[in-house]
Amino acid sequence: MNNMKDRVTIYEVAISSGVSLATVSRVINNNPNVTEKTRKKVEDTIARLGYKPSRLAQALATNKTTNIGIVIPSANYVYIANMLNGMTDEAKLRGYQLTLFVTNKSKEDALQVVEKVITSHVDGAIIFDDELDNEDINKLASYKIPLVVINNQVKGDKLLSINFDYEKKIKDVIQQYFKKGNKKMYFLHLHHSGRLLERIEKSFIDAHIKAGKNYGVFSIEDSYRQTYADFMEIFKSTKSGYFLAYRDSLAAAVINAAIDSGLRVPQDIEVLSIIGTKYVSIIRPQLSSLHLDLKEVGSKAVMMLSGLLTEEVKEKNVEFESTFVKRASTLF
Amino acid sequence: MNNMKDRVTIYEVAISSGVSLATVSRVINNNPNVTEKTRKKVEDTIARLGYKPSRLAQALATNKTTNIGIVIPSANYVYIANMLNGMTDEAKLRGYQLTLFVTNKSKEDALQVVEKVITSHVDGAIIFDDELDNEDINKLASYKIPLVVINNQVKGDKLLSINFDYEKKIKDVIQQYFKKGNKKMYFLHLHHSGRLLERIEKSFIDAHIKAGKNYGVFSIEDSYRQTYADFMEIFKSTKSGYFLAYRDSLAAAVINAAIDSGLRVPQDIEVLSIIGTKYVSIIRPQLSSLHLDLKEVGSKAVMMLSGLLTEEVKEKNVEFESTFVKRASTLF
DNA sequence: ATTTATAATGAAAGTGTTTTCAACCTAAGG
DNA sequence: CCTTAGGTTGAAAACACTTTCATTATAAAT
Repeated sequence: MNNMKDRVTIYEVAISSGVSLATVSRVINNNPNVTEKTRKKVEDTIARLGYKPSRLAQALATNKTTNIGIVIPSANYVYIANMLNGMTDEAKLRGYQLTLFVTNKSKEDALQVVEKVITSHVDGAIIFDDELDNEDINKLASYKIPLVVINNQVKGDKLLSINFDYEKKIKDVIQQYFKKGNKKMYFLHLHHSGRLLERIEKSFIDAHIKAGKNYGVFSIEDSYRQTYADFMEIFKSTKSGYFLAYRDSLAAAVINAAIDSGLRVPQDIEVLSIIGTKYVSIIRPQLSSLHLDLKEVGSKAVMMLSGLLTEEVKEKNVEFESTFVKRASTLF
Repeated sequence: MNNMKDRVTIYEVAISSGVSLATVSRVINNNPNVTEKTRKKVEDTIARLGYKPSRLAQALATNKTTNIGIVIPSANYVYIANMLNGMTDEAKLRGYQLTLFVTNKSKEDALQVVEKVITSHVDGAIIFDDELDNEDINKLASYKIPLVVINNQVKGDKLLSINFDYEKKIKDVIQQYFKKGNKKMYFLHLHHSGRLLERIEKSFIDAHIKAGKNYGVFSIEDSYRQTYADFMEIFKSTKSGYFLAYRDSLAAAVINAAIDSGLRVPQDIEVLSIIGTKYVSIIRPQLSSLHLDLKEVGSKAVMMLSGLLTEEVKEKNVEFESTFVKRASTLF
């Protein structure tokens, strides 16, 4: 491989086409103040030398990197992958690159991430992570980093936010159920689940207290295998109930354990998945769930951030409505 | 919010602590040639001013960004999410950031991605994408971008590679099946699936030809819903068979369609998922699959690239062995 | 042909670091 | 007390661009 390219710089292009750096820069950036003739000349030598501007140097000079930071707890969740998918599409459309910052659900990592985001010179960041609290997010804001925050109840004047209506919707679903159903409801509490789930849980409990109903909470691990094992145990004594699970995989664990324990779904055991992904229809019986187009959320987040970066903010806070989709794992 | 921070530069730190830029730089970079006394002095004013070095400027000066590019077809697949997960962990450990480049399974986008990777000044890149061909990858290599290429049969002296043994393993599985089973085997061919799947398909066909056996190929869309619909149709006439599907979701579509058509799995219909993810055990009957620890692959890729960047290459090509895991969707 | 307005161009400074090389200082050795 | 070697420091160039402002070229108007 002898055609190794040493990076060609703007300087060489300038020399080789007999113009100044400034002119080459203008050509690269489509500045109209260049004659057709010299533009052609410069473009020719750019093509000939295979010159590509260094985004690094451009970034340093303009203080814009066209990079946006994405803060997430992990790349491993399906719903986050869905959101990332929307983000990458929209980012490509608008000429941004995404760089990933994961907190691994650890406060220590989260603090590190904050530092990294600050020193990374991203043009802005999208935060979908409960691990960052008010202080962390305001620290980012204080470094003038434009921010879109998803589902994290922070206050702050500068930042845009996207929220889901899960809390409200869960309340609705429960109240509807009270009218028709009569099973005792159980909430699946996850260790280290983050504040979103906690708010949903609170909403669940409130709805029951308000209606004077009895409820239960099971505290489980965020693991299909473990939850399946737990429920094989639970279903030895509990023979009926309506279970609210955060993720499809956990809901599936409950369903599979119920069936393997000889219980019927949904006649004996009803299960609702709160964050429904495409797996809701693969699991049998198919999972009733709250549906939210997370890909849409991802692209919306990038759109909003992009607006913030170009000073065309249209909406400061948007709420995404989830819809309850009844499938086969619940009666109503 | 009045505590807005204007970025403080190394220059201000130098002035404020009465030393030169060079000395401050030395302190930042833990260069030993600094007296304890002046180091302390500088560190104090760094803390006082809240100075954080600009990674951009550092990158320009050192020609190192600590960014590595990840080229993937999409962030939306579970097995890619798994791999990303391994990458983010390992990258964090080694102080790299990941920036995402997605090709969306489009040749046009792939060419754009190549350009972007070149101009992005990543320290290196990991490519897990069939859309990039020999030419694309060698173009990247010619720009002296250190590369780790996963499952893409490119040749090239400079690049490290990781490969899976799917082709061989599929052949094994088929040959084993010939000994005990007697169903006709079908391969699920995906439109626009990439070269990895094509190689697997070839391996499937070769095994049959070699054994003088009859086989079938169904061409399907990469969509659970569509595949389910297709197979509801297919199972009107086909009442038996062994089906090899690329992904869990497609295997699940076959299984669900079979069951909904009144066929028994695995007695009538057997299904093997080639890329098994965690969903293999959620689907009922549980999916037999080839297992590969994709998170491990992801971290290995980062390790290898990191080695390449620090001139400590240990292995140039590594092959990951998948293991056939028999679950309930096949008889053997 | 001369002036004037305007468009095109270039010189140079700025972006925030690292790094080389020369200068300086200090302590050890004679 | 002087020399020397070695460790500390700083000045300045380098990294690859953009941008401002002054200058020059061009076209239009007189």
